[in-house]
Amino acid sequence: MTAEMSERRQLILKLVIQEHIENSNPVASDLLVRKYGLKVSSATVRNDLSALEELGYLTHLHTSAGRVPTDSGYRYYVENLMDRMPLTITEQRTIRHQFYQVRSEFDQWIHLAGAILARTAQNASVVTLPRSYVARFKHIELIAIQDTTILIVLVLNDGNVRQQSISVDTTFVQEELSRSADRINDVCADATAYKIETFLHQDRSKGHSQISDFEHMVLELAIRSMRQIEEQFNQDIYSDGLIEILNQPEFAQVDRVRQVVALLQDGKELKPLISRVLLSNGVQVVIGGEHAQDEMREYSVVLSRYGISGAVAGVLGVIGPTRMAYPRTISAVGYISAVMSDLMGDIYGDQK
Amino acid sequence: MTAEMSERRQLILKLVIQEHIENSNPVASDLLVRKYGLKVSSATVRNDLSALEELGYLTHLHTSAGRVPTDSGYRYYVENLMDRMPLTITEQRTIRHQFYQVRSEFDQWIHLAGAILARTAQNASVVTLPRSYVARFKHIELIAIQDTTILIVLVLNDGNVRQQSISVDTTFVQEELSRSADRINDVCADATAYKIETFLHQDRSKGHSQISDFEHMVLELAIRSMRQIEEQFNQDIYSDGLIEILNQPEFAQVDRVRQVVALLQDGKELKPLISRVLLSNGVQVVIGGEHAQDEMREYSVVLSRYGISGAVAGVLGVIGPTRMAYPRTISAVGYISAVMSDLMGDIYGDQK
DNA sequence: CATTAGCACTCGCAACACGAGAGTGCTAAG
DNA sequence: CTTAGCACTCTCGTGTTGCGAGTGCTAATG
Repeated sequence: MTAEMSERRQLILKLVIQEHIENSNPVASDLLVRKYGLKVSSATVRNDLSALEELGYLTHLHTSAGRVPTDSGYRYYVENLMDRMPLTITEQRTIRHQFYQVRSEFDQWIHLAGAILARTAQNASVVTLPRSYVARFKHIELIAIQDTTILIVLVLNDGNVRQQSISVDTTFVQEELSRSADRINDVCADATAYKIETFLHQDRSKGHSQISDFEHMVLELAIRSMRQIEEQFNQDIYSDGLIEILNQPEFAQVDRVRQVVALLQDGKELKPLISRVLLSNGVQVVIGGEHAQDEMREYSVVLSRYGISGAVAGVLGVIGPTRMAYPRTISAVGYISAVMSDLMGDIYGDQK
Repeated sequence: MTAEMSERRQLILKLVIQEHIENSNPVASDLLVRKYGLKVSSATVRNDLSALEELGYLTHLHTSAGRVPTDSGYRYYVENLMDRMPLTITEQRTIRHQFYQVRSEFDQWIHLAGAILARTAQNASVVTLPRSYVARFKHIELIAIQDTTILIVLVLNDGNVRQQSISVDTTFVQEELSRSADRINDVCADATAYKIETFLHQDRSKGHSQISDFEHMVLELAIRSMRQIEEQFNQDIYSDGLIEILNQPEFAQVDRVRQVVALLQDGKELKPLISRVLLSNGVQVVIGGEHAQDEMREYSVVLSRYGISGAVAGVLGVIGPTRMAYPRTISAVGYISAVMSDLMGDIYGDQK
């Protein structure tokens, strides 16, 4: 049992992992010697390999197959061995430029982030919309679409816009509606759902109402919307890069494909992760078996929070097979979350 | 060459196709006799089968394999043999109910339609947003988010809402912005992009401007948005049901899966179809080799327009392998497009 | 002349065997 | 500790074979 980590063993572990990440097949002792010009023989490497296996960092599928990293091997690599690998200046510039071009349409941001992440990391990406921790009323707009149909556009402080239509009995002209909207906007500026509710309650109990029955109803709907948004808090996951992840050799069997499609589609397994990352700083990496859910045991995720700390925030990141180019993926996730945070700072103001 | 269509041959063709749709394997002569209790022997059936093959409705992969329908076989089936198969009353009720529950949030409609279609037809679904043929200005809203950041919410007559933020040099207070919005709304009510442009042009050439420079700028942006929307006219395809389609045995090989993922993701091949369906009535069926694009030769689509004729319209439908349950799929597409049209009628008004 | 029984023929497919190649693990020597 | 040498193991591609499914043809039948 000579199971300590010498310099050379660290190097060998690193090489095995990098080689395996690149080519996805098990790596053999003599390939390491040949390809990386090690100054020792393949037999020595074999000894080290079996020591690394004893330490739990590598496995074998069977005798006479090369070594493959285990989850803890990857973990050790990510913590101790991996070289940082920042995106090239050109890549960084390209990414910033792409965001710059859509800087004003922020519903495009998450699509762009998803597309760039997927392309850069060659895996699937996940992005959630930026949300406030508590929804605050910003503005409401009432628009007459038809005689008895009204479109309500509700804008929240995190830039979230909800539209919904209602049918009413009496006909309203646009002018009336605009006056109603003005009154509501006055009363509710920056209020939380709870505050609006309290106001409605008090208003009703008083003899003379500050607002009309109609306005009352609109506010009820607004409260419901706000509550809904708070419930779904960062639970709507946008994902991209299915094609990229399918090109990974791990998905050569169809059942594996079905698995990952299901995973990305309902995102049930991702939600707890996302909630955790929302409360953390920096890029988070969860590798294969470290996941709490069985369905995720074959996948790694690299996630990061983005946004303005304490105010609005979302999560973005990459999901792929445990065999993933961690250095590059971590850099990509880190960089893009920084760019997104900057952009949001520009719009919402940096302080707060 | 005894290649006419007797009664019995029609029946046999119908049975072959239905059997093949159900079980996806080639169907043999004696299976037809046994399973469907034909009053003739399997040898007779074989004769008919080879006649049907001569007519181009069936093929063989090789001698000693059962028969498989060709594209024209499916076409003949759809035109002449197929039994209509309406959704059950229960299904219809369930679908209506689900739409009823989200009737006021119409950005949910297409998601719901996509999900229901995919589940009902066990294939992938495609849905486009309802759009006007020509975008008309309905309402604009200007909201101060930060000192120098303004959120513009543009509502068009088809219910399309676009939001975008801009940075300005001078600070505006909300009151000013609201007055600006009022002025713009007055001037531009129901105008097309072209009309607004003309107005801006005239206004600029006159000595005394009706609107401020700032309002001018906002309108320029609005025009750009409207033009963008017109360009993308029904070109944004929402799709669902990837899991459903992957369960079809046709997608047992991964390259086939990649193909269909690519197809659904960029939707390039679907756009010409959608444009055509927008101008048509009723449910349209395009089968395999009938497609103009090579990439679609292995797939069939069942599409229908929905919306209010002459005003706002979109397209929805199903895409799957040529071996598809046409009767049920056609009914589902027809029914759901009818439900969606009804809903839109309720909101936008039936006439016009 | 349509229908049918009978049978030869074709083709795919699963099972099996075989050999080559890759890579390890062990041993004994440097 | 390192290394050369070699036996051993396991996978994978290839070739073979046999079986079952289903057709296509022929000749007989009402």
